[in-house]
Amino acid sequence: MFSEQAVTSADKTFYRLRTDIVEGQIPAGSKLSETELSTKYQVSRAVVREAINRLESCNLVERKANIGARVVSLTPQGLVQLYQVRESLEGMAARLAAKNMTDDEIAALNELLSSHFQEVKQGQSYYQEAGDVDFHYRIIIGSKNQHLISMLLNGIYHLVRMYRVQLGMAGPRVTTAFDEHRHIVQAISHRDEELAEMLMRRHILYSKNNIATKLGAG
Amino acid sequence: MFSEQAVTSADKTFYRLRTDIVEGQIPAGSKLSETELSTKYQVSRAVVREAINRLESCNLVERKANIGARVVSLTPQGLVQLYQVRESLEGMAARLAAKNMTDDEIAALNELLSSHFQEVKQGQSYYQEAGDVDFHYRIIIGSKNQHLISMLLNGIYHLVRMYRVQLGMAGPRVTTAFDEHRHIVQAISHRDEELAEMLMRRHILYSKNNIATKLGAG
DNA sequence: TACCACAAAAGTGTCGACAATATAGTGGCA
DNA sequence: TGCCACTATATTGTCGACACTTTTGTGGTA
Repeated sequence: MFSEQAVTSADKTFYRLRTDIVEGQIPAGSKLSETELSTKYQVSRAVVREAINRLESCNLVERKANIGARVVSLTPQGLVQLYQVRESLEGMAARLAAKNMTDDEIAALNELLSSHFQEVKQGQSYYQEAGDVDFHYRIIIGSKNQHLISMLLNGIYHLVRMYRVQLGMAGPRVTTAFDEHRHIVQAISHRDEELAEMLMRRHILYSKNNIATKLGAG
Repeated sequence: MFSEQAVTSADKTFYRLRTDIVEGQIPAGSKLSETELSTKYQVSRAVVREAINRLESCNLVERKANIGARVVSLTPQGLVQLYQVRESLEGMAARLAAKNMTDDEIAALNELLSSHFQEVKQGQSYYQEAGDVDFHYRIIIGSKNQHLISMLLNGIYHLVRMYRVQLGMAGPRVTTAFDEHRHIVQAISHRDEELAEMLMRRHILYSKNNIATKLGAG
């Protein structure tokens, strides 16, 4: 889906490590030993090093010279800060999507929404996870701003997913979020950039507040 | 100023390469040969590789597997997209700065503005370059959002500087920009988050339009 | 001449070993 | 006992060599 093709050994190691970190099989805050990982994954240390460096670019690990790399630790403040960035960037993405998406792309977006509607109606929980990601994903791509796309999909989304998975946020907010999605798509369909941005920002802000209260973070 | 301390050889190579790229001594769009650079800088290829990888994280070079790395090329659309991201992120930074800066930091910001005022009054051009950067820098730091800070200072600002240097944007807009800065600081002093964000976004938008018309980009 | 196959060259990807730095552990001294 | 210096160990940083892929260049064939 994200069109990430692993051609090189470092790629594969990067993806495996990333999955293990996001899903929590390598615990948050733990140390990443190059030698250890190289034996575990059966590749040379150079490959592991490169993979870790890329993980650092994704903000999934922190590295200090001559000391080593650690998986980031998940904190309520970190989550809040992450969502502030998301609000800012995805708001802009929605604005640009309203401007730059083709009519076909918008039609497809409406279809996606309809299919989600069916699922919500039938009480399926599929929507929450993959559906939500897919919705945001399409709008981000629709912005057609390469920097924005790269920052969100390579830089932020895996960290968001890590929070979601490890703090177990599969909560409610399904139907509410669906309505919000619907309004955003409407605004995009009307090519109302201002409104699209505002609604997207609210949508993310609500979801942040929903999570923050759950975690007891300001 | 940016508290970047080069402890390792890869660090130094990274900084040297980055400077050479930003200042145009390595032309935009040109290929980066690992072997060539390793002989030029007198370090091993592994070090150059790591440096190039970090440059990729900064969006200053693009790398393809088994083919190599090229310095990004500067295009009008690229500049527009970059400024859209800046608008979004720095707008949020201003909002958060209005919320999170200490009174002391705000006082210092006002002093910075005053000293700039003296310089503008005396017709010095110092303001435009370092002064402008310093102003934005302080607000970004003042946001106290680590993701935001990292994205802007590590990820985007060097690319902005690259555009500025290589397309020669030392134009006018000095006094106008100064007024905009003044209003932003006022909003921050009043802890008006909404206004601070709006003004910062307009400030960057104006500056984008100013540049875009100069380059003949939509 | 145009096109394809194949060989040669250059470049990147990967590896294991050595050097430099940080950490842990030991012993001595006040 | 508590603290400092020193040694030993483990980990990261750097290097040169080899493996694999891409590109270049050469020759043959239609």
